[in-house]
Amino acid sequence: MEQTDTEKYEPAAVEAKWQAVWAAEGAFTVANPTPAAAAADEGRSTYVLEMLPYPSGELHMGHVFNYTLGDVFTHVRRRQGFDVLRPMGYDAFGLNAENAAINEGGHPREITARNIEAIRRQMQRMGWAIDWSRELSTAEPEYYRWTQWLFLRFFERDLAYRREAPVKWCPKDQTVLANEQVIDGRCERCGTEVEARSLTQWFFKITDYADQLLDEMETLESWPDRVLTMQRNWIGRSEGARVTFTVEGSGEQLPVFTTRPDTLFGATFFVLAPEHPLIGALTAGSEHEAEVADYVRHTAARSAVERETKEKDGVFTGRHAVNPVNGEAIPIWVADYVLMEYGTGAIMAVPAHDERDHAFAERYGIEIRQVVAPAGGEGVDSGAYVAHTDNEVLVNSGEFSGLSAPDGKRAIVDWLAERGLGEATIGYRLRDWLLSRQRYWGCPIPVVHCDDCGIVAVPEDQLPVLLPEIDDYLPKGRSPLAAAEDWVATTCPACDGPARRETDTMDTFVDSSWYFLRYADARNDEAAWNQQIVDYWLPVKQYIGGIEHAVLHLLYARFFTKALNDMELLGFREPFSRLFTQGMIYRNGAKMSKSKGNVVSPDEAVAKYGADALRLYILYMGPAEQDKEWSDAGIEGTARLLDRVWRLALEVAARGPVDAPSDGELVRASHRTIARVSDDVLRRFQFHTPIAALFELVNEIYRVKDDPERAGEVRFATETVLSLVQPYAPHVAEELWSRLGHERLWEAVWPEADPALVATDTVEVVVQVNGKLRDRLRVAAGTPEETLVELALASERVRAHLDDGEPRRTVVVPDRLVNLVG
RNA sequence: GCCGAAGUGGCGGAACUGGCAGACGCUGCGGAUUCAAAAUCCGCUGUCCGUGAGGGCGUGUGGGUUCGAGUCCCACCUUCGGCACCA
Repeated sequence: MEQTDTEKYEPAAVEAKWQAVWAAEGAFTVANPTPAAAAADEGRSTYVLEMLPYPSGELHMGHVFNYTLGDVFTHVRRRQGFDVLRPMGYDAFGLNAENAAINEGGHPREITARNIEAIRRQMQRMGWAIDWSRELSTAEPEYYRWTQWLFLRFFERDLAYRREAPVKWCPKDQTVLANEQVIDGRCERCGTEVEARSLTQWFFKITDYADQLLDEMETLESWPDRVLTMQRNWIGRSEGARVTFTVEGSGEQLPVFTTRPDTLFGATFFVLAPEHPLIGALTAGSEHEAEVADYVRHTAARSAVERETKEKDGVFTGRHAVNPVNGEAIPIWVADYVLMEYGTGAIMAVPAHDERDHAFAERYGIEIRQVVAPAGGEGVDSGAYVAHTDNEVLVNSGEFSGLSAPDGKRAIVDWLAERGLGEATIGYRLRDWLLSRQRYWGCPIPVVHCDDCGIVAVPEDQLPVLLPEIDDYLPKGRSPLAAAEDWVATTCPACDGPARRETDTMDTFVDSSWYFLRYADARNDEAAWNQQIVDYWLPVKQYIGGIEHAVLHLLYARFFTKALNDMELLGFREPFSRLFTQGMIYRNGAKMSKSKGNVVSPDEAVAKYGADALRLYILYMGPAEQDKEWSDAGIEGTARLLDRVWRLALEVAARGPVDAPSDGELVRASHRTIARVSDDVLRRFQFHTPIAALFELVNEIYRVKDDPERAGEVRFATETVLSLVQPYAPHVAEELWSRLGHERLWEAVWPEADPALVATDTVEVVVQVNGKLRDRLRVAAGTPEETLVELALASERVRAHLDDGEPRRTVVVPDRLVNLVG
């Protein structure tokens, strides 16, 4: 290269210049279709979405990764001619802002607004191709008005309801949590061990959709298996039977759920959960009453973790339950290894075939009776625990003895069903979604409580129910809204009598369960959305976000979409056709966090290397779905690449225009790179290998760029580099594109590889002897097999390894390899 | 315990359909340029033996299938993630 002073690459200036151009033009804004276009829907629309950020503090590298990934995909799709909807917003309600307000003073609204402003500035500084005209914040009345409207749609169909139930309570955050927000017995947000409480709370009836949430997974185009597995585990469907036992003496019915009705003859005791409502009545006035009550009290005081880890214990109630299949009366115990929330809160205990029941029976000396045995195997070993195997028959089971376990299951259930004593049924692990929270910074639940009319929905024309101004956000175990007496006291919309507003707010996951719908019609102030428009854009064609939402947001959003489809508000049943879950960014082996002091701020990296180099590096680090380790040295590699491209393009520009030749080594290398980049991004959804391909092409250009005979090829290859790097590094690509005399690369058609030029005319064929590499041949592509074998046999090196004479066998893969087997 | 994913140089990783293991980047080493340095450019960089040409070994471990295995099969080890008194 000439040693003249070439203009230095200054990322900050280049990036500011093009960001201003794109902002002024609204370059990435897409219009909604006219009704006619929406009806025709010609498939030119596509929706690329990343999970919206929670505006606590600033963006971190995880965000940079997530949104850059979506950005590359967006650019490529746009340049392929698609109308790409790529919006952005903020999940603005929630405890972070509220806790910050408590700790630092100020209003959560102001803190949130400040954070949103900082994040928006960072996003614009990264140069992401976002349609800013659809920006939304879930904490704005223009948005939460419709969250409330949707809540009322669920309420009027009994999909939102209030009841008293055992719930998980976080003593630190002073609020209840959904089951999905409890991880290993701890609060998902703050890590505090949760407590059990019995409270009246609002729930969404997500359990009504358990089967659909499972079955309709089939209709998804592409979701990671692990996410589907996690959802399947979470829903926890298991087939079994409901069997009715009766209390001896009183005849009261005690239904149980079991997945092993074939073991019914082996039930030797019966267990109630300590929370079971019948316990009081069963023991009242008996000598066991005090002991049982004492046990129940102790259980209530135990933490969930303690309850799970201690040895199994329980107390006898003094009463017996009658087994419907054999009329046998078995003792009823109370034990905390039985959970009130699952099944019926009562179990038939079969110690020979259930490990937990076995442990319990051993401890209390209860009979252990084997009722299934391996077919044709050993006899009956009284007292042992017999694990389930594939090929079993019933024993000691009256008329059912001798049947295989599956047949026995069916026969016993049929026998029970005929007599009204039981039926086949299905159990789920999934519980209803607890949506109410005893905190300030959330969406108010739009109902009032009236002494005469009960719970009454706030009429639509009175929405939104605005969050009142209060002075004290401190959580007190009840909603801080309750202190706003002027706001709480209202009139009943039904009878005009005095009424009180609901003071709980909604879980922020309610806000994020429909934001992707609102983006499609974000400025509609007459409805949550126009269905025709939403149906035009959705379902989301490519959704990108973290795996941590596998059973939270991703399950809730699916539930909302199905329920809204049943309400005929949407024309589809799954919100996200394709899902990609990206890995997390680590540094020094740990997740970046302020407390560990290992945070690299995107702002620092941008200031030092520019947004383009950061965008390239964050995607070059490794496979997008894997966790990755940040390296300061690594980003210098991509910064260097851009610097090389910069100097190359300026040099090419200085030489003036030259026509591209129709063929040549660099032309072919360019076409191969086009093919690789397109295939990786579009078919494989792989973003790091295209960058390696670009490195290779740039290296190749550098090797020959000073050859005057190759000027045309060099120019073509350089322009190809700019075109292909544009989705990754849009600013510098755009600048150099204009220096080369072109315009508007962000709108240029995505290049297509010419298959004729992708193929090479000469190939290297590997020669192996007994599978070991011994020589390489450079031959014309398509050289016939016999010729290849002849050439291979002519090789000195090959002959040296073919001990003597001819190979016994030859294997030829045309254009690739010859293997001579001696 | 159950379910799932992953183990490749000093490091991040590539190898898509069973066919050249280690592309590309980082690090390190050497050279050019420079008064000198930075930057830049060129080269080398799995490991062992060998002055060299060359050869042996090598994708968590052990076996298997195959002309040929990082890739397929069986068993095991390790790490990570999810679920877990769910009857």
